[in-house]
Amino acid sequence: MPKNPARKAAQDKPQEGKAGGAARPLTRIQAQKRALILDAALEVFSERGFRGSTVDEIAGRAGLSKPNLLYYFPSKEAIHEALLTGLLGTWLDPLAEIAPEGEPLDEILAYVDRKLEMSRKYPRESRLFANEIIQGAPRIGELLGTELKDMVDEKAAVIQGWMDEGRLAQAHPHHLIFSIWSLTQHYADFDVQVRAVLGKEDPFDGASEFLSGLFRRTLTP
Amino acid sequence: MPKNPARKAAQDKPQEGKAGGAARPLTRIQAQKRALILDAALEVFSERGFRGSTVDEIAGRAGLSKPNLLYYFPSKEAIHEALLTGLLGTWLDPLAEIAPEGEPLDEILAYVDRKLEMSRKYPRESRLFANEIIQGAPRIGELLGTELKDMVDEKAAVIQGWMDEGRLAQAHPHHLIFSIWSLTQHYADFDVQVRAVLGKEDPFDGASEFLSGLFRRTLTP
DNA sequence: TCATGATTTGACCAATCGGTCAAAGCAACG
DNA sequence: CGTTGCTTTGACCGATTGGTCAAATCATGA
Repeated sequence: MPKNPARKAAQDKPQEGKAGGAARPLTRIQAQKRALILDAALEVFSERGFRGSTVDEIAGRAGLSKPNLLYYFPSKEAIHEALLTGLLGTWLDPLAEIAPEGEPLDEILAYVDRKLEMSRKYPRESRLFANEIIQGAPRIGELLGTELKDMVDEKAAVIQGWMDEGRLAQAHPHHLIFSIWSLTQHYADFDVQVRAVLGKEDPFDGASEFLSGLFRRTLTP
Repeated sequence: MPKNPARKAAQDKPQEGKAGGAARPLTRIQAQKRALILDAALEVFSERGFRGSTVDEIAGRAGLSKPNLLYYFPSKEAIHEALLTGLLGTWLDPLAEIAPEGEPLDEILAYVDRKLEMSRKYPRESRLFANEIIQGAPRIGELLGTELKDMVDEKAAVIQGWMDEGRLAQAHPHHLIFSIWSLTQHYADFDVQVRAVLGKEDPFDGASEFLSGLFRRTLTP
């Protein structure tokens, strides 16, 4: 006799999923809490991976109860997805800033700087991304072959142009971009290893100088 | 009435944990099965992370039942530990091979080659290691400050010596070693990303040429 | 053939996890 | 001050997971 089938239209979650038109503008509290949750989730996901993280821990670190967290996001999966999709853009922005009309070497070195700075300031984001990619990119795999590839191809063409004009030394442009990613993100992703080896020395001090030297030598015609 | 407290000395697992003297030499079947399990576990751990992997899946991929797997290893944790500790040595071997009496540039370039070859041939091992480090090295953290740091410091001193003699261009030796790790392992750890961007082109073909060019330019005095 | 020890397994358990639900709290506005 | 809709929570559920156990199976040598 219990289990009233009538739903009374109550218990709606804020911001429904897909269709439904005009999704209400999201109150200040909702925006605040969602941001709070995303920050806590970034913390947890980046240091435990998706499957290693629990909703309880994310909720705890955000100062919320589990059901309360699930009032703002429909599932653990949804939080993860929100983080990742928001991230790819941020991740590509520094690359997009490379200006075809700039001085080639300066443009590249500035890009290296921006990426290194992101590793310093946003290591959690870097590790979240690394976790996803290492495990085969099950959730953003498609974007890699489209959004990411398009942007990389575009900038690789610019770089190739510079090389053809003799303004940069010849090198495989795609691998050059990989090398920038790899060298800069290494300081965020492998932070513990780097610090264990360096001891007290701050990794980023040496890194900045080392990387500009490396790329200057590699790319000066 | 059930629950016989007498253990009858049966149900012993092969190869007890710590003390106990003379741990029997491990039959051929045991060695075989343990190797089989470790291979399956490497497969699973490297693509799912520790907490994302299940004993059932490892057992399944090894063609065993779960209890049977747990007959050969006392726990999921133990399998993971066996893999990781066995790995650190393998990982450092190519670095140890750098010969102080060799020709500096050749020695470095050969090291880069060996590391790149390891990324090509043992991507699972690379990813297992990357997963552990990214998540803060909770299980091999101590080794990083001792075994790893010692070996790196030793080789960094050799490299610094070469630079002081003018046989290599000046560069921070520790960061140089990091750069080799980062650039080579990138092709294993971020394989999906690299392939998504490159399309059909084989990553390792271009990588080998690119990296030797990069380090030659960086290190030629 | 039989005994002995190594190997394998189905059934099971306790803990954890993602997610649900009804009811309770709370703020804002008329 | 009361109503309305947003927010929060304790209790709970089903599924999964790591691990155990007693019994069954298998291999081997005397």
